[in-house]
Amino acid sequence: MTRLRFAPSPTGALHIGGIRTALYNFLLARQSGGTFILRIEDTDQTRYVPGAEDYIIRALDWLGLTPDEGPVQGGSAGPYRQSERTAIYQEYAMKLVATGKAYLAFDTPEELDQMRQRLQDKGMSMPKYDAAVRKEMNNSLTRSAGEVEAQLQKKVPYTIRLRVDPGHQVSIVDKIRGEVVFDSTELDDKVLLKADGFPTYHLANVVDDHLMGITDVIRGEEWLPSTAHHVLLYQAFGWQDTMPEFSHLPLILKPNGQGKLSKRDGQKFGFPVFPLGWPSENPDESIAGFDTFGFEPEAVINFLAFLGWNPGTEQEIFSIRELIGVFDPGRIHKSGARFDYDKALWFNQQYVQQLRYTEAETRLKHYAAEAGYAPDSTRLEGVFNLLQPRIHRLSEIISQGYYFFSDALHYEDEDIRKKWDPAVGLVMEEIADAFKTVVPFTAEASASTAKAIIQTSGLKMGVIMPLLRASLSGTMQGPDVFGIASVLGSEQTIQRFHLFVKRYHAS
RNA sequence: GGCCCCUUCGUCUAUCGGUUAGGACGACAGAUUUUCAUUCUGUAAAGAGGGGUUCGACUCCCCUAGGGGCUGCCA
Repeated sequence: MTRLRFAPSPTGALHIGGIRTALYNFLLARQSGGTFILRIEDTDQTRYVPGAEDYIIRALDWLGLTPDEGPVQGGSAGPYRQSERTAIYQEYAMKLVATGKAYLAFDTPEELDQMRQRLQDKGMSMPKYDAAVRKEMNNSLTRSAGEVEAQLQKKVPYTIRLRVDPGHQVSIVDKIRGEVVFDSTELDDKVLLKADGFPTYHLANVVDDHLMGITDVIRGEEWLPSTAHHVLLYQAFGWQDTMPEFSHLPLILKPNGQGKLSKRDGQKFGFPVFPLGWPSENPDESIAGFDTFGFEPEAVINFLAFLGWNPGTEQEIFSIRELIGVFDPGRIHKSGARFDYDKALWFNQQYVQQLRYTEAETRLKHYAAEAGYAPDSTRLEGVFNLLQPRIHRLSEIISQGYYFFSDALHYEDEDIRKKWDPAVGLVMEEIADAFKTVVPFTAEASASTAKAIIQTSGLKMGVIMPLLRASLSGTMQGPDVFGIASVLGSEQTIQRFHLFVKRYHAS
């Protein structure tokens, strides 16, 4: 039975790189009838952000990636928050010390800095705490048992470090990249347990994956180099036979290809990189999400699934259910993929076009309220039906269709004046008059009434139609004039005609 | 700097030794639309460079270049 986990660190909002990792884990768990686990890796007290865990859970729910086991659901392998498992890590770290696979290191941060400085002065660009330098440091390998005991008695803070023996090959097998070999001489003695008693990622991750029965580890490529340490750790514990299989995902890159996508990029490039928005009292700190941008969660899933993977066919639109069926981890790419917002918009458009009003109503009202409008359902449904084929994101119903919700029109004065002709004003008044008796006031009925009047007036369609549209919407581009009119209703339409004529009559 | 990973149109990608190198996004052009958007049709657009292996390389190997990741008592 496969068991997969998504193990984010609650240091802030989860960005889409993390979401894709969660998705692939979810997909593989589902298609193999396995279990999808959420584990919160909150072992760094200094980087803990309140609300981040809740954000992660809500984001996964929004996307349909709800875990089977986790802090909310519980499960037999819990607790699922690493901060609640510190005793476990301490116990396992001490086991390693007892077997000589790890050791106590009493070096202070200052001493470590001095060591690095000293080695840099000798021409070493990136010194590391390894087999060579640990000989000259203050640890249980260099000090006598008595000295170690004395420091322990004096409560000198210490870390526990993995003892990496130099001179041999550490081989890891990655399902995406094949075998990758590291020379243990290049590996440092990683800190396993920090002086504050919390584990580092490396210890906590290996211990938890083992204890939770994780069968496959799917994570970002940034973990590839430290996987060598993880393999060493599995061996040190004697768990090599049940070691999970590793798959290191290619990174999602910035749109310009300059490095991996980061949390700041949303602000920088003007599109969301987070699933959910994260409001803040300080507007500069609040972040936009795909949800606040009006995206469909299914579209985000679909788009993300295709960043670094494809089914090998030419079909691109897949529901999450279909993805579970066709997902093949063997087809995951090796190279990083740039985030392409235009393509994301296109995916979303495919989904928005399928929406029925009833599915969109709640969100539409939410977007409307945010913009300060409170349309009734009849009006909202009319606008939705009229504008839906034109939009890429649901929220555009409100932003593009603001003139259905407010009478404060932004007239494009300059363009309108260029087109304006006093004769148009006369005809508009005539149409307004005729509209009073058009019942029901449908798009078809208003169109035939107006067109008849325009024809007898001798005015060219190309002259009057843009102005009719501008009178109702303020702009000369947009949906069908009579479609707008029918949504507005005869009363409001007539009113806007009058206002328009009055506004431009003098010019 | 060291170690590791990667490299097909601008972007996401198909191709698993023999193809006119296919699709999608975007771009451009045309059609539809009185407008814009949508929709439809079409066009341009790619195997980083150099060596091998082979009857034959985008595909396998090596080198170079370029990109990326890691190099913390962060994850």
